[in-house]
Amino acid sequence: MPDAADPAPMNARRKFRREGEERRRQDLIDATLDCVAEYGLQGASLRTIALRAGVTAGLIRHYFPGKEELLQEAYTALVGRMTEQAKAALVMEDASPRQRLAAFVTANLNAPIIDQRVFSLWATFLGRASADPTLARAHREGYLGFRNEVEAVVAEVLAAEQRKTDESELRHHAIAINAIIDGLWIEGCLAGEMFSSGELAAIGIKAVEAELGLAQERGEDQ
Amino acid sequence: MPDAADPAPMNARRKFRREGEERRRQDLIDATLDCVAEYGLQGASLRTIALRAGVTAGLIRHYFPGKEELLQEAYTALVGRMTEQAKAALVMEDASPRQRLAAFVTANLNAPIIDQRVFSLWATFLGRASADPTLARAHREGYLGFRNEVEAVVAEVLAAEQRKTDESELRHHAIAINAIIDGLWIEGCLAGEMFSSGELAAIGIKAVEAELGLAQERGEDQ
DNA sequence: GGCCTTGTTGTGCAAGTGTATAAATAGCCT
DNA sequence: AGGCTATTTATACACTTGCACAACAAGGCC
Repeated sequence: MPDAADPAPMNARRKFRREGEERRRQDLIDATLDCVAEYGLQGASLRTIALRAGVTAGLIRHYFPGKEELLQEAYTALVGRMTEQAKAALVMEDASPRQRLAAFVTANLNAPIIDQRVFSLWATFLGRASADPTLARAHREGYLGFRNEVEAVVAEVLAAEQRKTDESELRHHAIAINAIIDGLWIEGCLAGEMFSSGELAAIGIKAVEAELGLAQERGEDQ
Repeated sequence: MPDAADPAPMNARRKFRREGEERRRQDLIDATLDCVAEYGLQGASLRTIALRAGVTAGLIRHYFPGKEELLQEAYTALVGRMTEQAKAALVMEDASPRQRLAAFVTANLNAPIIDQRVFSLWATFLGRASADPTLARAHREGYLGFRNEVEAVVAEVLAAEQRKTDESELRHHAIAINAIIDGLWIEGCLAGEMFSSGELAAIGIKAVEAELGLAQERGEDQ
């Protein structure tokens, strides 16, 4: 066997394709989130991330000043996607405010928002928020955005019921409802198999309606 | 200046005291929690932990098989302290069930249970729970213990109000109330300065009583 | 086709990691 | 007081980490 004209030289430099900046940054951010979800912040090394993204480690420094900035951008992207998904459940034309609120709760307590991987990411990053102002700010913005959406729907619901409520009361309702959704979301993510399908959403809707003092709706087959 | 008879030889071996096993393990676990809270899992190296505990790194291996076991024991200890503190708020003699429930909510939504450091630890470890069965088990045990306590008080409250409730309904109440407390706890830990003193507890009590369908109690000065 | 820009690779480095193990000494027992 | 033992220190080691930088080649432009 003559080894002349070897088509795969041993010390061949790796082939690569040039990608657009936006695409590469997204890929790197996605790879970062994957690694953090699977191995935690400690296991998410630049080399692991690069491997996941299909590039070599050095390239990361071409798009991000350092690892910290990459992580911060990844978290910002995560928070953005989470709140975006949650809010998407609110855009329902021709539905009563109460129906929209119920749909909102249901959407937030089922897949894909109830998700172990996302919870893992959420918790991992939030654990560093008290030490990293950038993470803290990213979280707070997402949180307040979410709560404001809740407050808006609650206002609509109460208006439709012709109940007047002052600003402070409205804020309290929003805080409580936000807490109910968050708390149930955590339980669902951590121990989803403990609850039957739709159970969390049912608990959530009942709790939210009780908080707002809405009379129980009768089931259609009761 | 003659340097003869130096009382502090340059290459002196560090002085140390022998401590009881229990004491050393506790110190190491506490140091571990401190480091994780401050620097995260990545920043909590054996050397950092040892420094915090006032010993050298090698000693850790004398008490723990490896770093992983140390972290697991630290998390178990944390969960134990958290649930212990929370349950402590329930031991009130001569108080009505409803008062005990309110006191329970209040205790869980104020210092020392509302605490940034504890939250940071909770989130950091929980972020790894989906990948580490030992952490997951430690969490689940603490969570179920907590929820069972809630369920017991709820049963007492409803019994005192002479309301009969089946098992499933009781469980749902416990899940919802647990979610309310968890959700508000998180908000308080992450953004304590957004709420005035006692505000979270007030929101929590109202939400919990609404969930149970208890008539609003009139304020004493109203 | 050939050049030039720049996205991409590969290598190197100093610092830090967890673990293993030998050497030392603190403090109890007699 | 003096030895014994187990706690503690100190050092070594192989490995990983984030970062810096030089070499390279992909693909647009003329």
